[in-house]
Amino acid sequence: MARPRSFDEAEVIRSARNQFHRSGYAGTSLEDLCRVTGLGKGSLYASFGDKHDLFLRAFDLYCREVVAEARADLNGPGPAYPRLLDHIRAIAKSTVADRKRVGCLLAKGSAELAGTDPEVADRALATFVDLHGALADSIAAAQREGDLAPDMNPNQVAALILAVLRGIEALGKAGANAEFIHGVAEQAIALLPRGAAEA
Amino acid sequence: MARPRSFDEAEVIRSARNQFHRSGYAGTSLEDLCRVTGLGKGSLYASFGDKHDLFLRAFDLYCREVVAEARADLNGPGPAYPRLLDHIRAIAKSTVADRKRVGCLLAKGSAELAGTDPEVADRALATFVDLHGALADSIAAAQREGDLAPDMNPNQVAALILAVLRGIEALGKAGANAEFIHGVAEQAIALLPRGAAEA
DNA sequence: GGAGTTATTTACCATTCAGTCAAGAACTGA
DNA sequence: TCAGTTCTTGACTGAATGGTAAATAACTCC
Repeated sequence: MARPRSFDEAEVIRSARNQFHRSGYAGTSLEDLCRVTGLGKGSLYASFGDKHDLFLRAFDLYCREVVAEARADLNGPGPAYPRLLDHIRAIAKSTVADRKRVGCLLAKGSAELAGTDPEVADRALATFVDLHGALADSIAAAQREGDLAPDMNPNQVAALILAVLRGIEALGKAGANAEFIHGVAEQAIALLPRGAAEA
Repeated sequence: MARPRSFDEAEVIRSARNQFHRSGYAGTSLEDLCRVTGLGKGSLYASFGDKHDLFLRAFDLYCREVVAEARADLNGPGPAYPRLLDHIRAIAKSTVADRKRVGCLLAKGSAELAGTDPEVADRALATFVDLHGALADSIAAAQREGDLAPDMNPNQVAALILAVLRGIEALGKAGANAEFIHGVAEQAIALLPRGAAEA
């Protein structure tokens, strides 16, 4: 009955997310967003609201993807312990591979805005809670399977590993070299007390 | 021979640093800087160069202070091991105490700018190298004193602890609660293998 | 081929931005 | 007192900012 949209909404959000990811919130102008999305200001406003609304959509998309990736890494089929190790190493590897130092939008967005923007802060915190849950599930499974010491509190160990992973991200963004980053990952793995089934 | 300055240079840098700390680089305008420093634009430009130059000065000041604090915590007189523990707990405590979620300018600045601004990236990396050195010295001392297991590589353990500390900072900025943050610190401490002299 | 509805374009607005400049104020040494 | 020097002030610039609105284009149903 009416003129159809000429763009794919998900793709626009994705383009906007990439731009925010590169330049941050304050560092991204509406013109930047128009350029990367191919939309005019009018369409952008009619479809997504203002810059802040669009950022929240993009940030939310990123957070959901990060959690989904972590869950896929950690909570899939098979033994939990090697999955956990692979996940830790994968984070280190992708941090090292990020030569342009784009880093993680979750880290960048919450560094820039969490102090002043409650919506961003809430979303970031919820994402960390989800990531923590995925890690805790993985650790509890590894304990049941005898690969990790059963006397540890899985929630506390998950919190520690989450902190290590966020630290890897922060150090990588500052330019720490590959050896250093991989060393952090391996040292964290080495210090996790093994269980009865250890090789 | 000439009109004297009406301001204290160090204090201006400190005010500017606080403003950048609150609002980030792109989020801070020259008018903001004039307001918090009390200087007019002309004076600001004549004395410190442009906004970017002033940011670098402020960032540099912050980095030097952070390293000096860490060195004071870690490398002072007395046994190294309890100093190390106190330092880790102090970081957790100050993160929890930061209710306004200002966080760390080193983290905020490098998240915002390290990907696009080589000067900021270099300064951030150098700061992390210094922090790592302070931690490695502390760990090596604790090993010599018999409080930490002598078979660990102090550089790798220092890298891990640095990552944990940066992770604490990142999680704190997103609003993780006190229990969670302190739990990370205590779990990290608990997993550090003790040496022959352990109680 | 309208009528009705939604999307897009484009010109536009007030405001704010980083940065400049000229005029004058404050000080010292002579 | 005044010449010389440095510092401060505040008005100014052109560009860019986020956001709006009116005109127009594209589509479907009747």
